[in-house]
Amino acid sequence: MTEFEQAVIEVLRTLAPGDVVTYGEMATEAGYPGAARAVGRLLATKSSVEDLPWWRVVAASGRLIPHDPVRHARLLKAEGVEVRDNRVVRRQS
DNA sequence: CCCCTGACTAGAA
DNA sequence: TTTCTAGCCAGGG
Repeated sequence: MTEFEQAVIEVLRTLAPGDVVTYGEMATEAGYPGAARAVGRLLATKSSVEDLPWWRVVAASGRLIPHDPVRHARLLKAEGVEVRDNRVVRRQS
C-alpha cells in the first residue's frame, strides 16, 4: 500500500452519503494536488478489491465514469444525488 | 531510467 | 455542445 493510496482512501472514507467530490478535489485533499488522474487510476483498480465509496467521486465536469455510467448513476441516485443524462447536477460551485 | 496508460482538467477549436 | 491538445501524476513493464 503506497502512501498515495492510503491518503486518497482516507479522504474517500470521510465522504458521507450524498456527498460528491471531483478527482481534483480528492487529490488536493489527499495532499497530492494535480494528481487527479492518478486518483482515477487508483479507483479504477482498487475499487473492485477494496471496499470504497468510489461512486461519490466524479469528474470536474460532472461526468460519470466512462465504462459503466448507468451503474454509477444508479448508486448516486440511491443516495439522493441528482443525475441527468449521465451527469451530476451541480448547484452553487 | 524510458515509455505508455488512464474513472483527469482546463482551454482552444 | 462535442472534439482536440497539452499538461498532470502515480504505476507498471
